[in-house]
Amino acid sequence: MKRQNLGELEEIILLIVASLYDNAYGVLIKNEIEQQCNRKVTISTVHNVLQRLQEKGFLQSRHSEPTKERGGKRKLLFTVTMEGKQVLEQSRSMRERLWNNITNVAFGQS
Amino acid sequence: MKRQNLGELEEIILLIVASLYDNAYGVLIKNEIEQQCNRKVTISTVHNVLQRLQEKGFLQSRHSEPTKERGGKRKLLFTVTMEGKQVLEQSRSMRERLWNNITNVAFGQS
DNA sequence: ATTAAATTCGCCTTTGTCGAATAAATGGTA
DNA sequence: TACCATTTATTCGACAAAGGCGAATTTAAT
Repeated sequence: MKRQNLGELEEIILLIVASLYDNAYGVLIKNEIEQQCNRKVTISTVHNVLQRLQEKGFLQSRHSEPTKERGGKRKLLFTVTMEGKQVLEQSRSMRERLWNNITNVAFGQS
Repeated sequence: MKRQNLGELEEIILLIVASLYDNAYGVLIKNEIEQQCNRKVTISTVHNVLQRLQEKGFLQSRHSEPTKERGGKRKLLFTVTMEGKQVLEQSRSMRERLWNNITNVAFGQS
């Protein structure tokens, strides 16, 4: 199997990177997921997905200049590519189409 | 890990079951996926996901009466449960929220 | 050298995927 | 009426991709 589908978490992270404009890096993304989606993830999970998204061509990355805070490694900053933007929009319009096919009575009980 | 998240394909199938009202069964669902989502899946993939969704409590199923067509096994008909409906709506509103955080400039090039 | 901030590594579970096997209903036929 | 071939559908077994975590590593500031 080739890497092909946009996974559930992949989509969320892609959307969050897009929303963070120029500051999308691991820790910040993790925090956003937890706040926006009410869902716990570890930092290594986030990085794992970021890397996969980059391999799929939906993200690019660059290193930041060292900040003047305490210390530590330079940040890896991510940006959504055009392909990434496209796949997000496709995914969005597909779901919209599916929702439009649903009438209220289509849900059962229990 | 417990089964908890709604996977990408799981969500699609849940939406399609909801849209098929009283006729949601394997083969029909497979056809809908291919037409609505422009995506190939085999019938066993569909059944696998249907079963998982049932284990998660998002679908219920019942057997149909034998039809008067040629022959063959009775259909397993699926319906979305209240829990299924809820998880779909949650997922939808979460994505809407994430999209609202994005401004057009948030996308890079390439 | 120590500490802080961040990313990478190795490993495991869940979700996605398929081909092949199995099951059940119908129609024909001996 | 008992069986068999055919049709329609679901189940099984195996593996790849995506989701997930804890621990190790890297790099920069003090």
